[in-house]
Amino acid sequence: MPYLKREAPIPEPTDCKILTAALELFVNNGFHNVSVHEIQKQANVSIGSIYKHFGGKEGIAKALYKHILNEMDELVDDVIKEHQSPTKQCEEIIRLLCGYTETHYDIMAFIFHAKHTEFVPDEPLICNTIPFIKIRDIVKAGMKNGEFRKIDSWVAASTIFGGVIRMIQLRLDNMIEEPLPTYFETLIDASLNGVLTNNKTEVDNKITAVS
Amino acid sequence: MPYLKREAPIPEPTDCKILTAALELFVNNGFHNVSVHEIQKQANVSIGSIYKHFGGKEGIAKALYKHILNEMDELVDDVIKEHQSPTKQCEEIIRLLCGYTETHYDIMAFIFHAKHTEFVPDEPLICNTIPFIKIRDIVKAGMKNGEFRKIDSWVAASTIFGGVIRMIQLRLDNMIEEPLPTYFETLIDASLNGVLTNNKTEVDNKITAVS
DNA sequence: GTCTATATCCAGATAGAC
DNA sequence: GTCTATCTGGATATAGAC
Repeated sequence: MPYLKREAPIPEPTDCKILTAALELFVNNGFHNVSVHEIQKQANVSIGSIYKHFGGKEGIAKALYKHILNEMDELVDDVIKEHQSPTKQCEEIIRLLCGYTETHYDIMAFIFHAKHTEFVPDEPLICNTIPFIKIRDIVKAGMKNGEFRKIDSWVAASTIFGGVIRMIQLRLDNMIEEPLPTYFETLIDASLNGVLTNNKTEVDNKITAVS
Repeated sequence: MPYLKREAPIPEPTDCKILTAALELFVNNGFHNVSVHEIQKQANVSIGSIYKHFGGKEGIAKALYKHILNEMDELVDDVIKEHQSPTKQCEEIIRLLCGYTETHYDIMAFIFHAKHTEFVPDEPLICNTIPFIKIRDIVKAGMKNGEFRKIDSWVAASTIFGGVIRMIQLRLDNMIEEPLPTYFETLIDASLNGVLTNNKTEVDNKITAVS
């Protein structure tokens, strides 16, 4: 028996094992379709440990929520530091989100593919968390300094980021086959400049030859 | 006792009472946080009836899902019939969605604010349902006839409709205080033309006088 | 077709040894 | 701090009278 113990590789701390297992189960099956017993089994810890560490399933979800949003916040901060113009900052955030969707499926699914109010009711809505507030502030800054048209800031933020978010969700749903970074350039372009050809009159005068 | 029965107004068919009650409870509390007993109580019918009619909670959700998507499909069809150009059709759909968010909160919340795979796993993803496929077809038609720039159709559809969808979700979350139709014009404009001022060089040359 | 009463099951949570 | 065994509540689902 002692041999087995010695054979064990770097013994991942219990906390981490639980969170990792839970995240995977949550995004694959949905919070409510996962039982504490399943988490316990997948994490190779006992039920007791789970309740000691997190107080229950909701506690795990809450911890995950905070942890992941913290990470997001750091990413946003980095972008803000490394780029000055709001336009560039938005671009970088969109690029990051595209990349993360490929490399951190679980995290993105947890953030963009779940209805958090149903299982962490007392946590702030995701759009009211620090990283997302910072993103809205970037948009406002962009309007203030003239890079963006001065329109309602909700509309502006929704337009700029609504496209990526939609793409992320479609990708997570396996509707889109190519990795998101493939679409990055056109996505950025479309999100920032719109889908219509730039000169409207040009379009209107065009012969609409297609049936 | 018989008096009570006579006093009852138009006796809504049981099916309908159940669906209405369930929809409201689902969108307010989330599917998994609602028990059949609650539905039964709110609908003023017996548990037996619910199981006879729908076979259980999932059955209700499935029926709702199909019913609502049918309605959506009819709406989209109307739009397609009444307007020829894809641009106009997109505009109309966005207008409709904005309006519905105010007048049919429950329906919009059920469609845009729930993770259906978690409770109606064998139904098609919402983006694979008929109305949404038709919407993507509109976008493709727009690219074909030159109204829209010829880019990947996922990107195009996401850009055009990602903005409204985001706005709808924010409105449902009570983040946006004004009714959505208020923002309609700017939203359309931004979704179709982008958030950057039309002429880029114009912006670049502008004095960025704001701090 | 509608109801009430009941059965069954399982998830969440705890107790207490180690 | 970690584990196993156990309790309890509540949800789904059914049976059978009316």
